[in-house]
Amino acid sequence: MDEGGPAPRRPATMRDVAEYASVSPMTVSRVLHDDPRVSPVNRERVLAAVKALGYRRNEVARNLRLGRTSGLIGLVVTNLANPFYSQFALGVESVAGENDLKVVLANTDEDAERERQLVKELIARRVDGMIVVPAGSDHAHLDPKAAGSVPVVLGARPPAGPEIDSVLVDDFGGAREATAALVAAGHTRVGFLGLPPSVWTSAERFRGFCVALEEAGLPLDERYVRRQQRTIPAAEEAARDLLRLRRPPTALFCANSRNTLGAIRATRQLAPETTLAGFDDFELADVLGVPLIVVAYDPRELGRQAAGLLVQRLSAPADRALDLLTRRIVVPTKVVRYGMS
Amino acid sequence: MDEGGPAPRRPATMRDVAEYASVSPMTVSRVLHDDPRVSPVNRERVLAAVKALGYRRNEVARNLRLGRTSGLIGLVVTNLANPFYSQFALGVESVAGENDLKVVLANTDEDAERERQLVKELIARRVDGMIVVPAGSDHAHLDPKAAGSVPVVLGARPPAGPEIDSVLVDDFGGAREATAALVAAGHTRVGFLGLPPSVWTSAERFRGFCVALEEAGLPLDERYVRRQQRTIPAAEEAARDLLRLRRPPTALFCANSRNTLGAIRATRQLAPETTLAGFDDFELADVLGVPLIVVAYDPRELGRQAAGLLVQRLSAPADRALDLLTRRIVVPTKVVRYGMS
DNA sequence: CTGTTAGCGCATTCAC
DNA sequence: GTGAATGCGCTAACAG
Repeated sequence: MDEGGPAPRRPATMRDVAEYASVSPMTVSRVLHDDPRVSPVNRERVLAAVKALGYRRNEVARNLRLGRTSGLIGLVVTNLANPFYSQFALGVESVAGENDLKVVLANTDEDAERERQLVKELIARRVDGMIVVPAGSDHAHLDPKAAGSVPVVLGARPPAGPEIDSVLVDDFGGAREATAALVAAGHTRVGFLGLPPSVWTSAERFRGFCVALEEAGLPLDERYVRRQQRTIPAAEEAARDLLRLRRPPTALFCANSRNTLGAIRATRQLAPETTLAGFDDFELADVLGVPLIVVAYDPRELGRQAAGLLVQRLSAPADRALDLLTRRIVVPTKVVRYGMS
Repeated sequence: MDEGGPAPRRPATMRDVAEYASVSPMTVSRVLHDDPRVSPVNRERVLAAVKALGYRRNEVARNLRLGRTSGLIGLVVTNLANPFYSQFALGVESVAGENDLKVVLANTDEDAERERQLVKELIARRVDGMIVVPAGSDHAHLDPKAAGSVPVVLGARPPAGPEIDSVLVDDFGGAREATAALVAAGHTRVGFLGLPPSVWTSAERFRGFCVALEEAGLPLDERYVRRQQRTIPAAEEAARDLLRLRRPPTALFCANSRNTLGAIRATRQLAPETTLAGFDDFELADVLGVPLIVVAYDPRELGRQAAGLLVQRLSAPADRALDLLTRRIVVPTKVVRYGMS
């Protein structure tokens, strides 16, 4: 293959190539730019030197000289282990790639302080922009207008305070529609399992749940509401609690997939006839053999849209990029029914 | 918060800060380094200027000057939508973070040509090292000894040719053990569903499958072998084929999760009494109510180990880093039984 | 304690 | 066609 270049310990520079080819660095630079004003002879020599030395242009230095930024965008997510975020990341990466941008990945583990730190580092590295799924509720450090001036797009959760572009799921609408489907099926005692109210998405879904009940003229029974489960075991336990009530709910709405999975485990044992509805679709939902209503959406599309917004801002005239109107895109949801043949 | 700095359109430079504070750039640099040899007065002035201008040190220029590399490592995976790779990425990210490295993410979509392109770009960006899940079988472009000289660690698939560090799963052992469990349960007609033989992991798993049969004195019936399914529907179709044979297999070994999921769908309809075993654990395996043997392992640990190897090489003396012995780490697997109470 | 000089690798002037 | 000079933003190594 490569005919055994001297395996340079310190990557070859343009000067190295120039010396090897007995030309000036400038000529090398021109060849690398396909500048036509280079004699064929020299072009050949340079190309040969490049190959011999295994030279690769240093994009970092190049960008510094050009005053361009890094060609990098930061992607800060809360939990890459969650399929939602990995699909989201995939969407971001694909659109970024199409626009000749690379993605620097960072995981906050839902730690707001870590997020601040990571954002600072990314800015110092001169990322051209950032896509952030914010962990906390204070978004001041994400304000593009503040010091740093880096375009930011928020994913899945809306900005609190500063005007920042965002791409959201129709949490409210999806929850409302799924709950309405439960009610339409005749259920009057519907339980709710969700994350703590401090998590915006879950709060919105709870709001959708409440509105759907209200629209059906059903009361909201707080004994049927559990909003503290962050893990599958916790969700299972909470679901058990509800099912053990003297008048248990006949249906459960679960505000995220972890709660849905916990509820599935609980109902399977305690009350298999309970109808389940949940936010987030998941693999195997159709095979479970349990009647299940699911609020589905495309997390990858969410990522694509977020990257799209960012790219738009990046391609705006540099001095006006931050003056564009703040935009908010809401990705639709779709209610899917499984196992109710 | 930030008291309305002038929102600089072009990020402030050290010189801007120096002028604002009426000192030399050098003094600014020192303050930013916590160099004690700066008068408290000047330190205050600089700090004030930094805040007023929203200055952030340009790490790119800094690294260029220091001759350091980027502090970035490249992570090239084949399919981030696959939970395996997202967990893998998470493991890489966590260890990288602990070592003050950031991760540049790239997805090849199993396209070897795209991989070559991405690897080139990453090298041009002067990543300090790369972790790659190779898509093709030609790994010449990944050889650290070739031009480029960037340390590389391969994940999940071993190097073909060049000597490259790698972190692998015990594909052979896991498949052999799971198959043996099937045989021990009395099955004599065991089918195999897998990816094409060109995929190394799947080939290894097939090898484990074959050896287990051989060790049990069972013949390998090629009519029970299907090795072309890359998607869940294709796997389901292949499983149906096997189950429709006049003497169908009584158990199936599935070489990856997509084949397992397809097989579950097929058996559920056609032959619920079929015993299933599969490589890769997955969520809800316990809830399916189907007897299931699973080969489990920790993809996050795989990522951690890969990053660990890379970090080791990066911290070796620069001129000797490439001379270390090539290492290969094999992460163990564990056979788990579900629904066979 | 502080400033000046020089240069990391590259590319845009502007000369020849 | 080609090359020399200059500077991107930053910081070691020297002066002062």
